[in-house]
Amino acid sequence: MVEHMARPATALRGHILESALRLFAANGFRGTSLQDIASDAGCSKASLLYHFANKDALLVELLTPTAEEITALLARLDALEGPELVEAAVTGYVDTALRFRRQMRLLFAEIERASNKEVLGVPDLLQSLTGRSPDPRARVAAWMAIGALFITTAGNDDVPDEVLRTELILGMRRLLQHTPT
Amino acid sequence: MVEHMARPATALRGHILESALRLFAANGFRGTSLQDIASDAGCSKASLLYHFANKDALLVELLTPTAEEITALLARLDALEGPELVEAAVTGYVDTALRFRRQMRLLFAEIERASNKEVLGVPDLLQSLTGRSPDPRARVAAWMAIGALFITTAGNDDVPDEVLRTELILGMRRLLQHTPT
DNA sequence: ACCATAACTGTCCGATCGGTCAGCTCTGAC
DNA sequence: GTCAGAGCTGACCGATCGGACAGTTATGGT
Repeated sequence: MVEHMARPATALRGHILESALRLFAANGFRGTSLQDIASDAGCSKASLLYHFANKDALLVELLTPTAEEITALLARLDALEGPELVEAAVTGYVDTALRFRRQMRLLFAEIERASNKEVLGVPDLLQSLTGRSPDPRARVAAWMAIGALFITTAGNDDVPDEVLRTELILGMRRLLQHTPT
Repeated sequence: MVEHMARPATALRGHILESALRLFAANGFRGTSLQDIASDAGCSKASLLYHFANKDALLVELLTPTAEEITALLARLDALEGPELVEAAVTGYVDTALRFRRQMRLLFAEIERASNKEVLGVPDLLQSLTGRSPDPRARVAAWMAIGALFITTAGNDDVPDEVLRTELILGMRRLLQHTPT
């Protein structure tokens, strides 16, 4: 009697996920067909649809770990406030983004689809970066910080992660430091 | 004998362009079908293809003015150097982005297609924002500034342009000011 | 030896895509 | 009046999309 396994234990399944992530990140979700992924993974389209119910399920499985990490980050930030909140939000989000660079690129390209809102807790993230300030100028700065992080992690594959991390944190701090009115 | 007219003088043509820009900005180029545009503009798909050779021609005509303005900006920046170059690049690019907000949103969503490079002179723009510095950290900061500008202008429809402009320029300055090693 | 099931595939399907084309209507020049 | 051409359309086309399904092969438990 085998243990219950929610997922088939095939190497192919992992290859499909890897191919899908690379192609989605390179050409976008809409710009990648199931046939493209299957060919890249070296199997038939039917085989792909044996392992994954449909194209959306593939996307969901690729993004779930990232979403969970961001959810955990938001939960951690919930207990903080003031400058510590902003600092923790900056470092936490930078680290997460660097750990899931290709997923970031994919998310970033598909933001439009969900009308720019409600994607992976972006509203909560905005609040953290502003230190929960209602000032519209602080919100604009927080938006800038998010955009800076997204674009920078999506490209710049040549820059080492450590340099990127240092510069991103520095930049976002500079972006979010308030000049008193 | 009528004067030579390169473009048919129809109100419908303008409506199609307007519908296309709005739908492209909202759902992306790939995510918008010719039928969608035609329905929105209140005509048939065949009529749309009477005014525009194909879907790409529609995109080109929508982006040409923006591209021309950026080209002109880059030409202006070519004569400058040092802090004046960076300052002029910041204000110039912010103003252009604010003047073509929906086009920015469209461009921003389609960046992936051209593999993040060669889009509307982004390389030259990067050089301007770094003050033509080869320092990789300066390049990262410039990338952050571009991302901040793109995302902020693409969303934030509720924030007045003046507030957005002020905050964008301030933020980009803060991002690009070098802290000596 | 037998068989249930996991793993996989070839083939087909309806929908939708961008684009073509013959033909319709209307209007202004002569 | 008539006629050329601008403006516009319905019908159609091949390609490609995501997905369904029956069927084949391999494998491990009994």
